[in-house]
Amino acid sequence: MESSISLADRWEALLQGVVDCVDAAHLRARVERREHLRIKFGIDPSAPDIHLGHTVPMRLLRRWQALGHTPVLIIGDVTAQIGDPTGRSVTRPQLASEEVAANARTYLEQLFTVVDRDGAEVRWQSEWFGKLGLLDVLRLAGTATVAQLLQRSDFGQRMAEERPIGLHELLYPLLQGYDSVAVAADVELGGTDQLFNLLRGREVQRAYGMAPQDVVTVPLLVGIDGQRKMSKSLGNAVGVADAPDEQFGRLMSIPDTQILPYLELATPTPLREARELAQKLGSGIVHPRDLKELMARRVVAEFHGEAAAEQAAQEFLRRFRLKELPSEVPVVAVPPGPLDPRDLLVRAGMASSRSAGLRLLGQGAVRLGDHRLPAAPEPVEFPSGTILRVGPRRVVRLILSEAGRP
RNA sequence: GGGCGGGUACCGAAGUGGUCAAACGGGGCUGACUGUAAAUCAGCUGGCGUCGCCUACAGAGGUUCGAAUCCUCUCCCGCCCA
Repeated sequence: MESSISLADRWEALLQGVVDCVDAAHLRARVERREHLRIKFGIDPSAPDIHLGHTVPMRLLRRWQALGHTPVLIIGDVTAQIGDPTGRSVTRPQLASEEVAANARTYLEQLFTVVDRDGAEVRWQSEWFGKLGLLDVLRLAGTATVAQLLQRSDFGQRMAEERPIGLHELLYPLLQGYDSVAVAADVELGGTDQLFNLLRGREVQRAYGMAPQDVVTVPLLVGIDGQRKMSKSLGNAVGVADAPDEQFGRLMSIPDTQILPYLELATPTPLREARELAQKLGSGIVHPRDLKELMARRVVAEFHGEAAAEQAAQEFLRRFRLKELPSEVPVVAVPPGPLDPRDLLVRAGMASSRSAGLRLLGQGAVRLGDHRLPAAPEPVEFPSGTILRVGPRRVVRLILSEAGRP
């Protein structure tokens, strides 16, 4: 397939957006020989959902797949229980295996939103790790020295700060490397932060008498805070399974400096178009807000379809630019009769306590119907169906009902 | 086994007898502004019957008019030496 594409184009397509490639000359030679390559991509189901950051290497994998190579998806059901120490200053909590299994199921579904299911090979680490005995593990451990493993900057830093390093964490790169042996990987993809682990895979393969894989890294997507690497636990992630409105809103909140990186890394936008848009943005022909919206639409469209993306965009426009009511307002039942606004806020789920409610009132955050409630709490009465708003985002429709009585 | 350093609010981290519901930073929330749920600026960020009371600084006791701060024991964590 794709035989009409020239070798040079082929090579360019394979390496578009790639940061590092080891050994590039070796890999190129293989591509030119039209070899079918097994492209390994591993993912640890350590959280329930995949986020946009994961999709960056997945998208590259998709392109390789389109050129006839075989994606080998590794579900890190074993290493997820250890926790990848990459970029971590503290040991990660180890997860229970049931938790990991549950996560793995959703992961696979979500992986296939980007990677084509047909022709992809899915492998679970437990297939091979389940069979290893202690002696096998020790043999694997013997393929590296402590000094080599401590080379990693994360570990060096932790040592310097006298912070703990778990023995199992030290083993992590070796386990990941062993995956490459188990699936006979020709190439492994990962984010730039994975370079150490990926390179270690080469050494592990060598130790097991196998030709070392080539390694390809892609840029990391910065989180929506524009600062740190995207991560669910940092709360700066956009989940691929998040609702369209949620995705759109989160994407619209990224700093302007991240618009182009998101467009290039997190959407299927072709490189040429991305370059054009970058130029238009630079010269002021395109407004940053509009470009951000385009980016957000494309992301949402990929996971939920065009219609959902359009709707999410409309919804966003309506709520935050025109400051109108959202199309669907959740309903809360409250008892009829005069009500202390603090209790009202608590019942409506807008405040966690009366004190918190009082603070909101003091901040002028509470609007009932079209009145802003005063800072001093006075009992309020209102007809059924009245809208209660707190701040710019939270809205609820109040329905009077005896059922609302506690 | 020995030595040292620790366990403070959602997180990080100050505070070593009263003025501590606890500095500061992050996060979150709110207000202003805005193309934006961005940036910036400002405020808020334990609970309740709110000029007061209650709960809280690993746990349990104790000293004191008064303790996050001092003493005793316990639990947990880190580093170093063996």
